[in-house]
Amino acid sequence: MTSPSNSNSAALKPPAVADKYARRKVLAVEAAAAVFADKGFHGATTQDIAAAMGIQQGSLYYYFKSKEQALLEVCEYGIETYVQRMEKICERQQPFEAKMQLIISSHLSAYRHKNNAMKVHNDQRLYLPKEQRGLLKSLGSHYRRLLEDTLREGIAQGAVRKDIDTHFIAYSVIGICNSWGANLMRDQDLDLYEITSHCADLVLRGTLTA
Amino acid sequence: MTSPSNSNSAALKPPAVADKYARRKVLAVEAAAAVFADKGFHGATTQDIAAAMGIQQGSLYYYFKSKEQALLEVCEYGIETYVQRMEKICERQQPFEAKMQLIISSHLSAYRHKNNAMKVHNDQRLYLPKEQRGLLKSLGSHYRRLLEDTLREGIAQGAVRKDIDTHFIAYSVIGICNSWGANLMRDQDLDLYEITSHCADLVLRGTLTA
DNA sequence: AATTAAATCTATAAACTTATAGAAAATACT
DNA sequence: AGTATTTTCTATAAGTTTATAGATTTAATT
Repeated sequence: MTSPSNSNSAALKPPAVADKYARRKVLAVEAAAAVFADKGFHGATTQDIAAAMGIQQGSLYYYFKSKEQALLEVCEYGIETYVQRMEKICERQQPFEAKMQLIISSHLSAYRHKNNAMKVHNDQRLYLPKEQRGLLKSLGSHYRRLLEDTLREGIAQGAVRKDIDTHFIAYSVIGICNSWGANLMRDQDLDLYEITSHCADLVLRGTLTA
Repeated sequence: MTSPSNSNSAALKPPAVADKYARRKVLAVEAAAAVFADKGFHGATTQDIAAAMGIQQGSLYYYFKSKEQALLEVCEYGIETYVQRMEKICERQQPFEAKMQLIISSHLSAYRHKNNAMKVHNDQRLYLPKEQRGLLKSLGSHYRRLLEDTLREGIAQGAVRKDIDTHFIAYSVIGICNSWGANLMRDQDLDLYEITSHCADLVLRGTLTA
């Protein structure tokens, strides 16, 4: 009856046991991500999620204490690695243009690969009560700040126009990427590389003739 | 028991009667839009919608034959006027830059004003079965085609770079506007005019120094 | 004022959903 | 092999939700 998540002695347990649970838990989170991505939080049932991982509805509660908790974990899972990758990109010294390309590429390929959880984070996180969104919010803000810093760096380097609003541009870049990310997920035929370079080109050069 | 929507003789009825129903029906659609925008399609209950228009849950079925039908009507309502406005903008002969500004302004201010139904169209329409989305799809495609035409016009005028992909740019512009539109709805303090000009500037000129 | 039609109400059937408890099966440990 | 622990299963209570039927009220028409 006692689930490992309620026990604080994971370190004291034989590693095989803790590992098994951890591995299975990841599957649970991914199953939930797939179902939430497809049907939305309220449209999905715990039955759907359980079926997606091949267990009975009631057994799901061995991994999540509630459906809402499942949504929270999916969202956190969705945004975490995404932010980590951003940090890696930003800490390296690099010309602005290359950096922006990498940022966009990373964002879009995240959709292709970690797709479901990312999508759920973007589309469904607001269905969580505000009190539970603290971590998500701070990770999101962190991401945006890194992007703003990159833009300021670009201005300092003389690569970026001085009159842009970094906050605004950061939001916009995220917006474009999210909107193309959704397309990339819906239509697996779209070419990731092509979309990436188109996006970067728009953000960097706009549409007008020089 | 017979709802006016099941009758094809609206023209034969005294105008006062048909008008009353029509007026009330719009309120029903708007109530549904507000609730769907807030809670999502599956998260909303017919009880919520009825309460929003001040009637009992069961009475709602006088206006909609099902909850799904309500979603469909909200989505159609949300995108219709939006496309009409786009046509007006596009048919007038005008320099590219001004036109793009108008398009973005129209899109964003639609969010500010017809906000709920637009938002529901964007966020929730995929929960409708595909067979029911025919009209929505054709209106959406029409909108995108108008935008692509505008871009091609801009190329012909020499205002827009020849090497852009009009299809891609059209999608991107819509994506940026939708993403800012959601922000505009969430944060009423954001200045519509400011966002509009920032968006246009990004799309037209990008971020790099000239 | 009486009659007809429209709009809303009340009550409820039927189905579905979440979450829990306790039994059963599978796995690990001694 | 026998015991303890983890994982999954079954069954179900309690609550919610959609949609319908028929009664009731409100408004329009003759």
